[in-house]
Parts: sequence; C-alpha cells; structure tokens
Amino acid sequence: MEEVRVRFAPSPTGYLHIGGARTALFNWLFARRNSGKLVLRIEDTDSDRLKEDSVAQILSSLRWLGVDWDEGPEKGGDFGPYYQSQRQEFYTAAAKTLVEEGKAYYCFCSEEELAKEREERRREGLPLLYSGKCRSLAANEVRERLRQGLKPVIRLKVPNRDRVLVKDIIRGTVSFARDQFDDFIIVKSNGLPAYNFACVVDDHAMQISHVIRAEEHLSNTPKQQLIYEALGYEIPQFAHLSMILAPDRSKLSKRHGATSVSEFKEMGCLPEAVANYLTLLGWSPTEEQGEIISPAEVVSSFSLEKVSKTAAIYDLQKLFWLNGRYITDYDLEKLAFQAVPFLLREGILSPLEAEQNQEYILSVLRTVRDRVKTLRELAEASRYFFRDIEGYEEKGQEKYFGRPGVADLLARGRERLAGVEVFTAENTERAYRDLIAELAIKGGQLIHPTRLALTGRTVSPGLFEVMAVLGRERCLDRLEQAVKFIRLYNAEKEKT
RNA sequence: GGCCCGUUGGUCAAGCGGCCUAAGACACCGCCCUUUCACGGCGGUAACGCGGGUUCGAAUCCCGCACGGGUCACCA
Repeated sequence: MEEVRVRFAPSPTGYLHIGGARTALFNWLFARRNSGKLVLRIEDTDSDRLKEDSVAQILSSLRWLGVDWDEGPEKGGDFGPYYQSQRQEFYTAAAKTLVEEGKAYYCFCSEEELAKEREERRREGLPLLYSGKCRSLAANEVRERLRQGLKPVIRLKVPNRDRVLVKDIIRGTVSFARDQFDDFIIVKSNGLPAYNFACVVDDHAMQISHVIRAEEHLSNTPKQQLIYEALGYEIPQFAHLSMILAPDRSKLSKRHGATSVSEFKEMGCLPEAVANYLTLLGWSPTEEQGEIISPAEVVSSFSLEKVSKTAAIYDLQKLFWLNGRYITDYDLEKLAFQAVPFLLREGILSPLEAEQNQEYILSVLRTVRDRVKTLRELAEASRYFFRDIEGYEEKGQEKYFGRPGVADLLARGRERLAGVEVFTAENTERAYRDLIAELAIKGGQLIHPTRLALTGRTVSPGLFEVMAVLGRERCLDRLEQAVKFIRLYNAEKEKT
C-alpha cells in the first residue's frame, strides 16, 4: 500500500489557533495510526500578512502540545523546501505548463475593470463571476501586452461540464455545479501563486496522500480538484474537519478570550490537558478508554470515518476540569517544573528561593494540587507557604477571630503545638484533638481560627497537613502573631 | 443572495432501521464523607429542530422547511 503522507499547512499570520491545533493534532493522529509521515509546510506567500515571530510561535505551540512532525521547518526532509516562499520555481513551472497546454491563460483585466464588471453583474442579479473575456486573447496580442510591461494574472481555463464531485472521507461525496466557478486566478500579477494553486502544486510535489484540514476549505476543494485535473495529477483523499465555534456559535476570534494555544499555556493549562481536550472535540473514545486519554493512546483506534461532522463549541469548563485532573495525577517533579514559572511570575518565589527549596516546593505542591484547576490557581493557593501572611480574609475575621476567648484558645493551641516533637500531620492533629477533648469544645471552634491564623484564609488543604508542611517554627510564629492581632482587633472593636 | 456542510440535553458526544420509555463526560442541583474548600461516593434535572414521506417498525433512510456555520478575493 502507498505510504500515508499528510500535512499541516499553517499560514504564519499569528499564533496557533485552537482550531489549527486540532487540525494539526488530527493529522498527527492519522499519520501515526497509519505509520505515515506528517509534513509541516508554511504557507507564507502573502508577505503583507506575515507576522514576525509567527512561525517560531506556531512551532513551539505544536511541540508544546506534543505534535511532532517528520518533515518541515527545523527538521528538513526530501520534499523541501517547506516554506512556500521558497518554492516559487515549482509554481512557475506548473503555471507555464498549463499556459502552454492551453489550460490556463493570461488575463490583463485591471482591478477597476473587474470591479465594474462585477457591479454590472450585481445589478443584473447574476453570480459575481469573471466573464472570461481574456480567454480568447490572441497569442500575438498577449505577447504585445507583455512587451508593454503589463503584469497579467494567470487564470485557469475551467472546462465545460456539469458538476465537480469531491470525495470526502468524513462527508461523503459532495457535488458542486460547474456554474459556481469562473476562470479563477492561479497566479497573481506579482507572479506569486494564489492559495489554491500553491496548495495543489505542493501537495502533489510532497506526495501528500490525504488532505486533512478544516471545513472552511471544503468549498475550495472543487477548484483545487480542477487544478489537479488540469495538471494531470492524482487527486489525494480529502477529509474536512468540522469547525470549532465560540460559545455564541460564531466563528472564533480574539474577542472570545483565549483562543490560541499559547494563551491556554499562559492561563496555566498543562499541555497534556489541552491535547486531551482537543482530541475530544470531534473524536470520541470507547467506553473502556474513558475520556482522560492522551493522543498517543488514541492512535491505535483512530479513524477519520469516526470523526464528528458537527461543528463543536469549545467549553472552557471541561478543559479546566481535565486540567485539574492532570494536575492531581501529574508526576510531582514534572508538575514542579511546570508550576515554578508561575510562582516566579507571581512573585511568590524568587529564582534563588526556587533553586534552594526544591523539597519544600514539592511538599507544598503535593498538598495543594488536589484542589486547583490551573497552574495559576496552584500558585495562588501556594502563596502563604512561601510568603508571610499579609492580612486575614475579611469575612473570616469577624467569624473566627471575633468570638470571645479566641485569643486564649489559640494561645493554648500554640502551646500544645510547641510540645509536639516530630511535627507531622498525625502528631499535630493528636495534639489538637487532645486539647479539643479536654476543653470539651467542638473541633471547628479551634480549627477554623487556627486555619485563619496560619493561612490568612478560610479555605485551605487539611489543616494538619498545612501545619506539617509549614513546620513548627512558622506555625508558632503565625499563631503568636494572630493572638496579638486578635487582642488588638477586639480592643478596637470595644472602643467603637 | 448563489452554492456547500451541518442540526441528539447548557456543552462535548454514543447511536449507523427494532437492543432507545436514547449511553457516557463536563456543567448544574440534592444527599453522603468532612475542620474549610476541593476530591470522592450516591442520586437527580435535562435532548433526537419542524413538517411530510418510506417501512410492520425511524434519532437512524428520503424530500421540504427552519435555523446555524462555511464559502463565493490578485487572503490563506
């Protein structure tokens, strides 16, 4: 059987979009499933729209997601170059062949002329298609105009016939009427190829067997097929993936918040979670597999036939849920590696501290990771383990510090903790439980104020775990500090 | 507007003519666990866009309509 070769062909006009990422991922899945190759090709023929760091951004996002390519930028391969801007000779040669064979022709119509023509057609209620008037230009006339220095475009001479049938693995056979197409442009007046043309020439030259791309390209496909036919190329298999839509069902754009892979990274998503989430958008694992699954685990059962035809709306909540699951299940050291940058960024840790307190960082992450959904939250939830408490949460102050006798109670709690030899969660808990029993109070009466004293917050991981991680010294200090604060706080209150 | 694709709960989705008085997951609600918040466990609310056919039988096939999306560039 022929080798499977697929490609992902982004245009470097910005960051890698979540939709593009999904397309790349599905191409990857298909390539791996069929022991084929994934080619990465940069479609940079329109210099006006290029963005500086875009290629580097896209490559790093793909890598971050775990999508590796077999041929392409920074990788090479036998079918390069992999930048369309470096493949001009291919396009020129193919266009020349078509013109010589009479399958394409020069068109000298100016943009103004075309606009005028289009306007007339609009008025008459006709489809806005090119009339084809340069089709019949005599050879000597063409030569004459070229000599005058006019810059023509090259148009494909679309043959007469009823319909163009496109076979799509996901959608079946799609039929387009011939009268939907005019003699469209394949080479622009600046000599660069138009998208459909470059795409066909490259896909053929790179021996692409399956073109897997977003649904927005389905309507382009018949045009491309016409080019394949004119060039006498074998037509690859097509598969058009449904779109990913914003929550309001409109096309995804910046105004919908996070839509690029790098933004998800910024928010504190783990690459595995994003890849997992994207896999679920259009693909459904078997019941046994479950939904927490890596692309690598999907490979063996992946098939394009089973990919959903329906446009999907992306749901951040589910991504975050997955992310939370990955955070709790992640290898602890790897998690630290991912989380430390967030701690640094928030100023919770300095680079030096991060270097010197690795064990401590691990113990902190171990206790907080169960209850957060992103690395940002993880950092926020870790703050009081690394930095002094800056204040007590407002609503907790009145509730837990406002009760009579709390200061004394905390002072006694502090005493007990001071006597704990080995400062483990079990031992601190026993010390506290004993005190609670002796005083015949409810656990919460002591536990809640203590939590507020130690963390400054009303919610935290289990109190005794927190104590164990914090260590005796810090716990005693913070309790002492809290006792002072409460005495002051209540004195102030009495005055008013 | 023409053409193309699509339409199962709020979201992702299973389903490919009888197993469907429609699975699972997220979200939501309740209960349990519990020192708080999560986690976890148990339970619950919630869907085949509408109208015609075909068939003994339709979420599944066909047609029409509605709605959503895509596309009609010297953008990709």
